[in-house]
Amino acid sequence: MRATAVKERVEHAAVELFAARGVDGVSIADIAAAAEVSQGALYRHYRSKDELAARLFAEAYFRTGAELAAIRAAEPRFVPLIGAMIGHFCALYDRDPARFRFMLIAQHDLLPRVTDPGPTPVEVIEAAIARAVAAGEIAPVDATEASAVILGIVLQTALFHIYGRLPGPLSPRAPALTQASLAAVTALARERLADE
Amino acid sequence: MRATAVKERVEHAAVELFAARGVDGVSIADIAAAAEVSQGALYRHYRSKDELAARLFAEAYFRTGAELAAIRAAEPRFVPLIGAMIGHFCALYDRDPARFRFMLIAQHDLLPRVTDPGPTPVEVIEAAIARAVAAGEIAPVDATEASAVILGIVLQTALFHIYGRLPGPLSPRAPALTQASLAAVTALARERLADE
Amino acid sequence: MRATAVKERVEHAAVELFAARGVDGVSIADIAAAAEVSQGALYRHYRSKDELAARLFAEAYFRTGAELAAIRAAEPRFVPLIGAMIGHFCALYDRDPARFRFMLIAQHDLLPRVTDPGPTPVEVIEAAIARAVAAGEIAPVDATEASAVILGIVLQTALFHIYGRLPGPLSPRAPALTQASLAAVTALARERLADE
Amino acid sequence: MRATAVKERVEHAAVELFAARGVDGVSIADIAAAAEVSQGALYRHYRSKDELAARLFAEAYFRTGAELAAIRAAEPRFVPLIGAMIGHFCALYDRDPARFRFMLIAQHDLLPRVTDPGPTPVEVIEAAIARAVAAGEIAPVDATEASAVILGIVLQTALFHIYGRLPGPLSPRAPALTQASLAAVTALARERLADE
DNA sequence: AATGAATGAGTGTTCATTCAT
DNA sequence: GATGAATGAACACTCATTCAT
Repeated sequence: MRATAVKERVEHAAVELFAARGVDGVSIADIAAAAEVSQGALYRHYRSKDELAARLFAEAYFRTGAELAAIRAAEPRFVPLIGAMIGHFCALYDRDPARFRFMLIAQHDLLPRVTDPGPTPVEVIEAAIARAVAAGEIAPVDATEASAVILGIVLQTALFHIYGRLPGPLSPRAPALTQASLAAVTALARERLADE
Repeated sequence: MRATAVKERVEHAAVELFAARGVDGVSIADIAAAAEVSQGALYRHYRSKDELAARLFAEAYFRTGAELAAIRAAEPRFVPLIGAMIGHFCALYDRDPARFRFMLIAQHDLLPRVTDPGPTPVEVIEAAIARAVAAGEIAPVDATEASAVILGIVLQTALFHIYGRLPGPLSPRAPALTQASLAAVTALARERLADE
Repeated sequence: MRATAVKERVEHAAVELFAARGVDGVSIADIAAAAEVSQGALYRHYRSKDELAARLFAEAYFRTGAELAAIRAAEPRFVPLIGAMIGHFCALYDRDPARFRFMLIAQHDLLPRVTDPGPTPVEVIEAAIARAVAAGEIAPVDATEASAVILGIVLQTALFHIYGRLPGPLSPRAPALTQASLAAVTALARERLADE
Repeated sequence: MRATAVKERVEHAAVELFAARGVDGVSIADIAAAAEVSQGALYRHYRSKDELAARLFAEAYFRTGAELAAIRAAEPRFVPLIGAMIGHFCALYDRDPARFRFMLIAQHDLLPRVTDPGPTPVEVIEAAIARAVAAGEIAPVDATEASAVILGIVLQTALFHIYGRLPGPLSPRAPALTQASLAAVTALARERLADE
């Protein structure tokens, strides 16, 4: 079996299983069986189970960061940029819910252990907000605070989907989530002015 | 050693450890050592590690649900109610960040396995929104969608604190989070009207 | 609670449980619960679980030996003696099947660990046969061989009852078992002569 | 180490240890050490200690049943059939006393938990007696009663050997045990007639 | 004398990792 | 390079025994 075939099968199986049962709930034997690969073959591609999980997480996480960075490079205006980013999150979720769920539940364990080959989704959003403030496009807000608010709106909605509280695909909800995010950021700015 | 002393010590140690390393990342030996109690003594109070984790989670989660329900019972108007709830979340976080983090990271595993002795935080918020809509206090929104948005704003901000992205206590941020939440919900309603 | 009451309750409960699940299948907690006695109280009467089991076994075993010895003392003639002994076994079984089963299944573990305060059932039967041979009452047989045959006939029949293969009480079967035993011993003697 | 080597070593060690100390008296660590195999390797071949014990018991027990069935198929006449069966038991005992003792002491625990892939020794003997009665070869007896008597004579003699009460190999005693068994069965029949 | 909570050694079992084939 | 059996260090859990009250 070709090496790429092994890696592909393993990664697909591992993401599905990790998303469904958590990293600790899945054994190497489970992954090997689901990928129809021997346990030993796994260790030719990954030094350990930890490395497998960390690499899958980092790949998904930083790929998302890179995609958001590309969107940002293509769209200088803040409002359509946020819309495009949120639309991208929703499309990601609809296309591969397992990968999305894996990112959401694995971040607590894996985020601190991953080295940085590029901007994270959080950093891209934060930078976009900071630039919009600097450019006078939006009223002054703390970029970190604002990115927490936007991410929270999008990710908690995704979690509600995962838990079956919200039906249907996520993409049709993207415009509403965008409006909510923009309004929330504006409110943060208003509150900040009131404080001063 | 008195029984209450054992339970107290174990619960405190377990919440700290679970919050720091996840339920699966903590062994019974770890908990017993941190609580300065023998491993066997644990089993006089909890039938299994799973039951320990589930009981701690359920206690924290449904206590929070009950507290939010009490707040709702005391405050009929929607805007101050949301403010009080968000203020409560922030105070909880500031008072016991480990317990808060434990709830956030353990919910994926434990929420499906816990039986319901009362309303969950999600249900209380959802019901409050539904009533505000029914009473004409706020423009019509999907209560589930709106509760996802509010919870997302609050919980992601808490996560940013946990990961060190935001400094200081959370409580001073409560007014801003409240304004952001109300604005976001209003935007959801506006978007809904536009759709029709 | 009086000491004798504790001992009585514990011994009764222990024999029942040991008979049903084996010595290793029963915990001190099980016995204490069934006897409605605290675990600690048990240790005032028995130094260990092993000692409890060994003492219960020895008591039942040597009491049976003593009863058989009494029967033997009262009945000098061999044929009615064997009949009385087998009748006694059957009556014991019918009166207290748990005690009988306990003796049968515990002997493998406990017999080697018990010191001798009197004749065992095996020894009494063996001695009765030896005397009958010496007195010319029956043809010469090896007393050990013959006692194995008699005990086997009686005890395997009891085991078949325990396993549900034979119905009803054992006592009505005593005459048949007696005839079978006598015939078997006679056959042993005949075979022995043929060998010489 | 080859898989067959592991299974062979484990089974041999386990039977020896179970025979000597009972299933509950032997730990997985004991077996692994005696077999010079790691504890984990055991679990590739047996799902649990229980399954190991049950499989070893079932194998020995039903193999004996099958061997007795083969003897019965080869010998239609009752008297030589019983002789051959008892000879077979004695030969089994002499060849592998540990396996024999294991069967005797483990049956109380394991017999009820084993599914039936063939006739048990008890069933074969019982059927042989029933056929002999039906064919008029022997006087009418209850086949179950009679099989208890025959088995008791043989197995109790084996137990006396195990406990050191009878010396030497068992096989030379087979003719005497056969005569005793036949005489005992005949006596049962006689007693039965007398009852009617 | 009695209680029952605490102890801690020991149990069966799992599983990431290694390695002979 | 691939395999899958073997390893051995955990792990959750049990239970005979002790001991403060």
